[in-house]
Amino acid sequence: MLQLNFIRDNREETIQRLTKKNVKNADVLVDAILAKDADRRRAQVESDSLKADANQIAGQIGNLMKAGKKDEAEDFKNKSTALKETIKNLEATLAGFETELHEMLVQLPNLPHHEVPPGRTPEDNAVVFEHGTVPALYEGAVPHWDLASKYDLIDFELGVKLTGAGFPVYKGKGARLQRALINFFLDRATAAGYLEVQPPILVNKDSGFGTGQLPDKEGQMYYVNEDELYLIPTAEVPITNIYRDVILQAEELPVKNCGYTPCFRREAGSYGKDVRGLNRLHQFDKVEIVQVANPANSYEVLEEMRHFVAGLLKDLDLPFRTLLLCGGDMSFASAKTYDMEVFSAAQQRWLEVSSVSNFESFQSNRLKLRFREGTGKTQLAHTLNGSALALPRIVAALLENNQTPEGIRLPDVLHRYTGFEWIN
RNA sequence: GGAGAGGUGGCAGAGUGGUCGAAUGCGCCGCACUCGAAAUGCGGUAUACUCGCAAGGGUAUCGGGAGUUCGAAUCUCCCCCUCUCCGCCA
Repeated sequence: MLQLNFIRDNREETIQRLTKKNVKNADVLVDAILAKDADRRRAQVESDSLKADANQIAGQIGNLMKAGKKDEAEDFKNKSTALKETIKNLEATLAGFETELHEMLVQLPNLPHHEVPPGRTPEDNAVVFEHGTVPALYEGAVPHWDLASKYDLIDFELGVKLTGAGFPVYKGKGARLQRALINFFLDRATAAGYLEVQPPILVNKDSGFGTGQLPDKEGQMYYVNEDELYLIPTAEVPITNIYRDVILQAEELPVKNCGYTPCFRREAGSYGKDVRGLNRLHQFDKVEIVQVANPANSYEVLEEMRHFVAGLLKDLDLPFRTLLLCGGDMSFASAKTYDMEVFSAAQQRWLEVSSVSNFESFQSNRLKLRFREGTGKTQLAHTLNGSALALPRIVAALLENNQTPEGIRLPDVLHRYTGFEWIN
């Protein structure tokens, strides 16, 4: 959620930057918010001053009662009763303004950082880094879904029987590889100074709102009606919400947390070749890194996180590229996002495996996540997160890129985690 | 799931209808005393919105929400959470 003060003081800039993020009629939206804000403040000033009167009268009644002057108190009571009616109406109006203002404000996406390139589609994203070479596969090379069944690593049909499409069953070396990757990612994150946490994978509405999934992504999350809980689409939600309604000391920043969780996404509306095999699942595993940073250096933190993720991909010997997302392709809450894509040799396409973002104060404004320097005034912290990494497409690329006629050879860093070098 | 007790400021803890945003203690910050420290004394020490150039005002908040009342931390209702006992259970 954008800060109202900022919009108030920077109307032109807000409109211009929203437009860069592909918001249509940004000027109309912003002006409607400013008008509603003015309404709200007018109503509040009026309401506050009437309440002050009412409080004063109530105090006088108290004094008169104590002094035994019951008759005089009666007069004041009548006065107060009349005032109360006015206040009640005014408060209803004020509450209406506040609700409307909040609803409008919550619809606005975050403003893009000035380095974010303009554009509306993935074609407009800027490639800022490339690493590795695409392996030349042998004649009989096949996509990962064929390898998965050839070596009995993943059973997609069995998942359909148990749950439905998009819920695969990992078996044998396939299951072991999952566990190996999770441990490898967590060990690396811990070594980089992230505190490992194991959060709940169901969250309440407040948490969903805090990180921006609600109301924006309402229909994309699984919902447990009986208990009014959401299955998390990413560990970002519970981990970041640890710091909801928290005031940190500046010395505590940056806070670095990491965690493994399964992630659940309804992916309503997805179709076609994108969803084949491991490319898009309803349930998948991911290790997430989260930082709460001082606004003064949050962009250095973003670079640090991006390089950390790149290091993982290098260690896995996967060819990848880093994209700086354009305004139109960025997520709702982000100010600047790097996507990491690995090249899947058998599918001949890039697969997104990580997204690293700085949300600036967009989430912390909703979360009421603040920090204080010394005894000074509180200010909103910046939040950042990144996948480090999401498993399915990593597995897809590992299987496809490393396939040989003799089997699949796993990268060296994984051997101590898997206990085997070859899948054959 | 059932029964009971409870949820007050950074912490502990008082407050059961009226100048209570809230005693007191601890902690923390500042000042004084001191060569320095301790001890002591004095002052300060929540968050948000809002008015104001500022100084300084106003409003709201005692787990959350709704209500009764001229007036609610205090009374009523609903919800959440914690503890104790019973039941059930991976």
